[in-house]
Amino acid sequence: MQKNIKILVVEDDKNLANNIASFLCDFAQVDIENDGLSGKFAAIEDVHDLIILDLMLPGMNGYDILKNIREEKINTPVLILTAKTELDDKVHGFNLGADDYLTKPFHREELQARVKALLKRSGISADESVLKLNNIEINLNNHEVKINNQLVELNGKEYDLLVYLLQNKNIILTKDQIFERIWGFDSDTSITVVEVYMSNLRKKLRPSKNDYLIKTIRNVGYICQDEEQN
Amino acid sequence: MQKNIKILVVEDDKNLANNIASFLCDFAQVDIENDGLSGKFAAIEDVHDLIILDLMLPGMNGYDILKNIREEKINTPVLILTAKTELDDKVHGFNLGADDYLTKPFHREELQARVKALLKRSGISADESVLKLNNIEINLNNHEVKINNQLVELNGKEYDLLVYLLQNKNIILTKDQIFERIWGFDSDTSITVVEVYMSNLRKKLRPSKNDYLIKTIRNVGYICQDEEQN
DNA sequence: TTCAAATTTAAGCTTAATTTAAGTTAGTTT
DNA sequence: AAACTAACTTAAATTAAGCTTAAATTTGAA
Repeated sequence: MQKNIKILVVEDDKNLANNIASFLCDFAQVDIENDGLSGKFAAIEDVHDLIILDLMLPGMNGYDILKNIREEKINTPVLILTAKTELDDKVHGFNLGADDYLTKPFHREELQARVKALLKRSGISADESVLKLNNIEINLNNHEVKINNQLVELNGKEYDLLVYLLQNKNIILTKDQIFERIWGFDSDTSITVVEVYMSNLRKKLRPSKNDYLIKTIRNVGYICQDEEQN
Repeated sequence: MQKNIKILVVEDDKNLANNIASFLCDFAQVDIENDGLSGKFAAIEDVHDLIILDLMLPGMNGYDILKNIREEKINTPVLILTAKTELDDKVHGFNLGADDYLTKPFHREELQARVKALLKRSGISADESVLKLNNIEINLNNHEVKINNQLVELNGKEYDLLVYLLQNKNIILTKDQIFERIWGFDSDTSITVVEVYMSNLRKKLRPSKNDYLIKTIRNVGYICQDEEQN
């Protein structure tokens, strides 16, 4: 199975970091950074589905990393994993935009469960491999896309794009984010491909009247929304 | 203030339930159920944005409630709040589809923070990302503007302007400040655009009788005020 | 190697946002 | 009340973002 899920672990204890990686690797690709600055850099430059963040780090502390990435409008779920057990630390972490907070020492199983819960809530699934929106269904295992139970043929990039949009439903994605995710931040193709692929994708969604689900927000980006949200 | 957020608390300790309600009520409407069966019933029959669920309950235990509501395809985020601190209980809870798990005794602030984090992740916002004034609501996540729950279409600069005004409600903003903020201090367009955009914005607010909210202060600037401030 | 499909580029088109300009209204000052 | 000024409104002109198409190029399977 292809791992569509990317998790960033920012943790200076290399043993622990490797440990975490080892028990998340069944269902996700794990990147590790061992100091604050490169952690922040990785979080901003690369697209991840989840970030596990230590607080006490050399270079830059976890709070500042979190603050920085939220200021950069990066919405990735963040789980703080730390030895700090004080209420104030927890509240501060959540206020800066964390999604969960787990204190060390912890059980492997609990971290795993919390990670999966966060991914699920963000529309990314570690277990079930079917993404749904309205009457669109994507099977992440066999890459089949069905609309009203009718198979729709998408090529590689069209598929990637639709998956990325659905994984971020109800959230605006900028052209740059989309480009970085699908083409890679170091790609030397022109960013206008994003428009071309949006157009192609919409054309294929049009016969089933689902093209409207991809909304353009001029000067900002694109968003895919649940029906009821309108 | 209108509360758009509804939280269901299923908890047999009536004191505790009322307590929880009292410190969530700043930003949400809280329903309380004191036994398992009516808890399950309320969860299925009524729409909530979040469910806080005790595990040990008369009538039906929390696990079964959770299992039931997920089988009914109800996707509402669930936070388990319980005295059970065992790892197995936590893992079981998450496996049944819980989104968070907090053990008693707990701090008011932590529950509050976790509730807000869950709401944020579900696209419902308890704070920052929804700006409100009177019956105007701006969702900063998807850039939707609603008046009396009715969608209003604003173009980019109109949106920026309204956001800036609401972010500074009850404060006078000078034309220069507005121009600098929306058009940029080095813009070479004429500052009279500010008046044009104020006019356009008011025109769009007029059908819902909200245009008066933007008040001109001659020779000084503009101000947006709360109803009761007048 | 060949061919088909996927990807990328380039160009023109469409739509909508933005800006300018000019006329109108309303408030201030004398 | 007249003259003056600030702010409002409207509509036309301009600009730009995004969409679409088709041709050119690349890739990869047979």
